[in-house]
Amino acid sequence: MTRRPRTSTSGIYTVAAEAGVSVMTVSRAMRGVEGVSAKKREAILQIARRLNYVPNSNARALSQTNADLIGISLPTLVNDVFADILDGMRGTFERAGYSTVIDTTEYDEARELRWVSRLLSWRPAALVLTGVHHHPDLKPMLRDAGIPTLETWDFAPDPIDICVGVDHRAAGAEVAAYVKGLGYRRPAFVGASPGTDPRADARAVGVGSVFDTPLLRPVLTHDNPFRVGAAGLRAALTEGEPDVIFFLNDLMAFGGLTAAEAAGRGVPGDLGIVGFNALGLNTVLPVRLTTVSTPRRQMGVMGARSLLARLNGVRGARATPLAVEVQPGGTTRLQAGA
Amino acid sequence: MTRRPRTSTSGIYTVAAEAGVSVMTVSRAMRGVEGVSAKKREAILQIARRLNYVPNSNARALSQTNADLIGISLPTLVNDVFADILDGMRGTFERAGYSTVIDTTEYDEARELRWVSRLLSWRPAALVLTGVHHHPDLKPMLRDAGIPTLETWDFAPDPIDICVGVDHRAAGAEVAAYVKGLGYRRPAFVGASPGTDPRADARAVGVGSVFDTPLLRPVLTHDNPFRVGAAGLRAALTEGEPDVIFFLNDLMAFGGLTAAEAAGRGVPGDLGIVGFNALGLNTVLPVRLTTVSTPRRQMGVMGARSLLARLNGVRGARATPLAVEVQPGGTTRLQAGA
DNA sequence: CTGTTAGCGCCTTCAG
DNA sequence: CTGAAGGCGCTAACAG
Repeated sequence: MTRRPRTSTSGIYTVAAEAGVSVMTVSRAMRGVEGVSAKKREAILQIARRLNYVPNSNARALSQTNADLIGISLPTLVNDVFADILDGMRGTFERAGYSTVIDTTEYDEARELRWVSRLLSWRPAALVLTGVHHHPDLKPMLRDAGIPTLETWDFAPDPIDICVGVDHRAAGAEVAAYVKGLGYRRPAFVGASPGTDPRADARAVGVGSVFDTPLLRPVLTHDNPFRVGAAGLRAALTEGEPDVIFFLNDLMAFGGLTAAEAAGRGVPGDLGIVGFNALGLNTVLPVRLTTVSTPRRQMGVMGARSLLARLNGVRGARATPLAVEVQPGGTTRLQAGA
Repeated sequence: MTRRPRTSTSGIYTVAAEAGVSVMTVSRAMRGVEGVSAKKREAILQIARRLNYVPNSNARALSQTNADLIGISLPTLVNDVFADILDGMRGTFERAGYSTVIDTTEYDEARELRWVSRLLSWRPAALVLTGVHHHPDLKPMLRDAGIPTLETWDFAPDPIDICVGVDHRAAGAEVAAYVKGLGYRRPAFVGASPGTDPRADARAVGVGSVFDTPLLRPVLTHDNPFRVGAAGLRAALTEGEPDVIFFLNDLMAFGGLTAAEAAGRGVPGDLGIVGFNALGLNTVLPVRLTTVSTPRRQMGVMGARSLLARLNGVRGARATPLAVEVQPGGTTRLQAGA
């Protein structure tokens, strides 16, 4: 009774029959495992090709009880930062024989949780998450599943499992100190409404910690980074009297720059403008933005390597902080009072 | 003999035992399928939660002989265009109960082929490809696998299966005609070296078809779009005497614009600059780029719907062309001779 | 509404 | 170096 018996469609069995060997020999040949004579292996491979044999990864994963698969969760793809990190990561994973599956959270913890939950049903070998702030149910879920997990971009000394990232609070403080040294005194921060992006919040805290005047941080609504920057600058100038504005990234800073010029504010004299991430845009601007370069690709590669090591049972540092570098530009004064 | 017998880890069996029902009842309850009393279903769901039961999708896919999975192949993620298309698409697929898996080809046909081949081993329900130019082995492979396939972004009247996209040759001709009407006569095209991006090539052909002077098209190397634009403009001015330059997208056009200003060329008087895609950048520029808006999100949604319909056995139009719209800006003259 | 049975395609284990 | 057998976890097909 029941379903159609093992017919021609049956993958490995067809190949085995055609080659006059057992399925195991085919299995070994296909995987390139030892235990098959070179001659037989060649013959089998050729038959498989002729028959358009496509192995069934579901069956494989089922019999192995886990798949050669790594899930990667990113906040969004509309952002060069994550594309860079991803780029460094995927190559490394794939060269190690893993497939990767990507999802975006859109900065929503609940969404991330749901995705992880669904992904776990595929029995992945490991997981990569962005940031160190997650839904409270996530950690227990991962613990239970016993899956190696890498957290990137953000840094925390006590990650779920391992972590390779940048300390955004410290990075914010670092640029802020540089800018304060230039004589600026009244800071504002533009980018991502408070509470939506943990990295933005951390950086804002870092910036604020350096100045005596409280940090001005307008609430924003737009989604396009250029417009967020422009609208954010206008809002900041309306709500207060900042003499320097820190933007979440260079695209927003550029949007802010155009708005400052339109508003007749002198940059960097009246108003300093500071970006973040040292994006490609900055390389063509007639006046370079003062910004902070972040080791995104390196982060991807290092993170991937740490995770692979962990997968192979090697135990390294749990948390690796990466350094950033302030890139002075023409949108802040060259020296104090100048 | 052989492996550990069905132990506690055994998923559905544990839940069934705990609930005092058969595995089928658990299976039905978990899937929300009819045939379980509300009371039992509730009890089962609760036990499953308590036991941290995570279904095994591999087993499910194996028993169903195909997975609720749709593969999406994009050239790159470092480009808002594909992020937009993706955005429209993923939501639609997920709401229909499908998971999506993304890969990038980096404009390499062989790489796309390899990915498709690997993906097929997971027995996906459908596939989405970017463009209509693929490795010659791809079509037979898909044919053999019998998998519904959507081609997007680009348009062709005879797709592999179904197609929703923009005719880039026609789009190029459309802007070119507009610009020619403004009095420009000697065109250049900047973006993607010939032979790397089929859409770029098609658009260049479209542009060239409108003018009497042959199209100048420098070969480029940079990867950052802003720098490609700047370097491309300089190369074009070195290699010839264009009076209007069509860029592959707005980011490149902006890079070109800054280079034109640096080179002392008057825009739009001496030189017209034309972008493509109407990206967010354009909304903050003091002088808006002349560009072409493309229905990217709509394309994603429509494409996804067509594919879902096909998956449900509905047979619609095989190929759907989408219109683009020229957006006049300040980087081309307002009217002929002005 | 509920349970029994067999098999999805592959791989581990054990025997030659 | 090769083969036979059973199980990975789940669900379709059939009974009750």
